Amino acid sequence: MVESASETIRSAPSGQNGVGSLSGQADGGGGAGAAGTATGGPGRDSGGREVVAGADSNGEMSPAELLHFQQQQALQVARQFLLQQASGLSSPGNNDSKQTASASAVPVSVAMMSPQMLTPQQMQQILSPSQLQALLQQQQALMLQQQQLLQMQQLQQQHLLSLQRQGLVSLQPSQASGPLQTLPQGELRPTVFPMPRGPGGERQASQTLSPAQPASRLPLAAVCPTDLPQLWKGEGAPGQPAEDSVKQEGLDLTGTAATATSFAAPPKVSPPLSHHPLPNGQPTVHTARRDSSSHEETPGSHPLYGHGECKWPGCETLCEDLGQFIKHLNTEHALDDRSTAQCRVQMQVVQQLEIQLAKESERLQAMMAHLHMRPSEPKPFSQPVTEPGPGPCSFPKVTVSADPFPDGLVHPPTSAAAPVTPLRPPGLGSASLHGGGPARRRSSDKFCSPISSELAQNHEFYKNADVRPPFTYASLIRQAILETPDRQLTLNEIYNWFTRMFAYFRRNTATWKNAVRHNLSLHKCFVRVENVKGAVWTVDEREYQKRRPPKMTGSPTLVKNMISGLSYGALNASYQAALAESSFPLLNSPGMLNPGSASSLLPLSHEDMGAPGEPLPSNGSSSPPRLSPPQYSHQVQVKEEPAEAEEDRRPGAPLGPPNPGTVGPPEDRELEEELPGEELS
DNA sequence: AGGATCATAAACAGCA
DNA sequence: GTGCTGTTTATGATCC
Repeated sequence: MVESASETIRSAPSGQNGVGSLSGQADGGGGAGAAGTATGGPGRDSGGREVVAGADSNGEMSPAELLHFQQQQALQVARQFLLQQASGLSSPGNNDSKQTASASAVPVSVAMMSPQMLTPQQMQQILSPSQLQALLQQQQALMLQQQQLLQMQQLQQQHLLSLQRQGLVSLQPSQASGPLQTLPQGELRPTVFPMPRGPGGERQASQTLSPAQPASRLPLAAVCPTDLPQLWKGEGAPGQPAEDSVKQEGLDLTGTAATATSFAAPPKVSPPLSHHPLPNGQPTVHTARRDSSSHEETPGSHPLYGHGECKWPGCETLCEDLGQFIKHLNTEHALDDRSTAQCRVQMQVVQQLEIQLAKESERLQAMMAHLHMRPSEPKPFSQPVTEPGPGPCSFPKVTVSADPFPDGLVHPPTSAAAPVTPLRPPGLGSASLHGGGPARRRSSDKFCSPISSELAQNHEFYKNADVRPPFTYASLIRQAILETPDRQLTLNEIYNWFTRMFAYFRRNTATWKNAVRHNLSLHKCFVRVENVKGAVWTVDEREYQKRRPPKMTGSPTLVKNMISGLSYGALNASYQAALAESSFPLLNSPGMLNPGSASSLLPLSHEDMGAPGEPLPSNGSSSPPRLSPPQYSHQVQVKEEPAEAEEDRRPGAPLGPPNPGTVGPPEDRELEEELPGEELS
C-alpha cells in the first residue's frame, strides 16, 4: 500500500495519470479562440470593496491618530486570528467572505497552511481530539510566529507610508490603509528617501530600491500568494480599480499594496533588475527560471500580454493588439522608479514564495513521512517548471505560459508550488495539468467533494489562469448549482458561473457549453425543474453521490488515488477528503447515502466553497435570489420530496410529467430505492 | 480485453 | 430564420 502510494506520488510530477488529467482536450480545432462569450470577464460581479473603512481617512488622520488606529486594527486582527486559530475551528461564521478577507489579510502564511482549508466542522469530525489539539498548538505557534513577522512587516510598511506621504509611491490612500498596514507604526518614520515622484525617476528608483531596508528580510509571512495581487495594486495601473477589485473578490487585501512597496528594498537583489530589465520589463531574477521554460512562448506573443490585456502586475490595461501593448508597455512600464520598484517587489514575492514553498514542502514531507507515505520527491519545488512542456502532460490550453497569473492578480491561493510551477493548478498537483485528451479522473470525482474546497482554495487561480479545471463537467455543474442559495440555476446561469469562475471557460464556448448541456441531460443527478423563471437545473445529490463512491472504501487504490492528487496544494482538499473517507466510510457506501447522510455531507462541501471568502452565493451569476422552491433549498430535499420535485423533473424522466416521455423505462432516477449504484443510464 | 466514465461533436426537436 | 435549450447518439480516450 505504502509503496503503491509513493509510486503514484513519484510519478505524478511526470504527469501521467492520476487524478486529474487536464484534458488538454485539444478540443479539436480549438476553434475556439474566438469564443467570445467571455461572459463578463474575470469577474464581472462585485465591485471593489474597501476592506478597511478608515482607509480614506488615512490621509486626514493625524499621525498619532493614525498610529493608534493602526495599532488597534493590528491588535484586532491579531486577536481575531488568534481566536480563529484557537477556537475558530468551530466558528463556521468564519467562512464568511468578509471575515476571510480581514483574516487572510494578515496571517497570510498561516492562511496558506492546510487546516484552514477544512471547515471547522470537518476538522472536528475528521480529527481526533488529540489531533485537534496538536493542530491547535501548531497553529498557535505559527500564529505567534506570524505575529512577529507581522511586526517586522509593519516596520517596513512604515516606510511605505512615509513614502506615500511624500508622494514617492503612488499608492492611493485607500490602498495604503489596508489591514496590513494597520500595525503599530513604530517610530519608523523612516529614514526615508525623499524621492519626489515624477520625472527623473531613475535616481529615485535607485533610492527607493536599494537603500538598506531596515528589517530588510521580509518575513515570509509578509507575502503569500494570496497577497500578491494586492501587492501590485498599489503600484499598478491606476486605471483599473474596478477591475482590480473584481479580481480580488474574496480576498480584499487591498491594503497589502503598501507592503509591496514597503519591502521594495530587499537587501541586495536589485542590480539585475534596474539594469537588466528584460526587454519587456519582465522581472528577472527568479522569474528567469520560469522564463527559460515558459517564456519560450510563441514569437508573436509577449509574456506580459495576454487576453488582450497587459499582464504587468497590477496593470490590466486593455490592448487590442501586441503592437498597442508594446506601446503601452513602453510608455506605462518604462524603466522608471515605479517599474523598477515593481520588479523588485516581484522579486521579493518570488523569493518569499520560494521560501514559503520550501517550508511547506518540508512540512508536507514530514506529514507524509508521518503518514508513512514516502515523499514523492525531496524537493518538489526545486523542480524546474517544465510545465506543460513536452511531457505527456502538455496542456495545450494553458495559455498562462510564462505567467501563471495573467493579470498579475491571479495567484494560486494555496499551493506553494505555484511560484515555481506556475502552470500547475495549485491544488491539483501535476495531475491536473496533464493535458492531452479528455480529462479523466478529475479530482472531484475521486473524492467526496473536494471540488468545493479545491475550488475555494484555488478560485482565484482558475478564475484568472487559463487552465482547465481538473473537474468533470458534472462536478462543476453541480458545484455551480450548489453554490446558489436555492440550489438551482438556469442553463444560462450555469454558463455564467463557468465563465466567471474559470478563465478557461471563457473560450471555446461552443464546445463546453455543449458539454454542459450534454452533461445536464445525460446525468440523472441533474434535474430540470420548471420554475416561474423558466427551467432551472437542480442537483439530485443522491444521484450524484451514487455514482461516485464506486468502491473506494478504504481500498488501497483510494489512498493511492488521493495521494496522487496530493501535490501539496491539493493536500488540503484531498487530505480532508481522505480523512473524511476514513472517518466516514459510510460516505463511500452508496447504501449509506440516504437523504439523511447525504444532507449531512453536502453542507460541508458547500460551506467549504463559500468559506474562502468568495461571494459565491451572491455571485451565482446573477444572484437574484430565486424563488426558491422549498424543496430545493437543501440539496437533499431534492430527493426527499421526490413527490414534488421529481414530478417536474426532466422531461424525459419516466415520471416527469412535463414531458411524458414515452413510457419511460424504469430509469431508477426516480426509483430512489436502494439500488445504489447501478444505474448510470 | 472489456466495461465504465468522461469529453467532444453533432444531429435534431421544441420554443421564443 | 435564428438562437437557445434540451435530448440523444456516436466516437475516442483513459482508467481500472
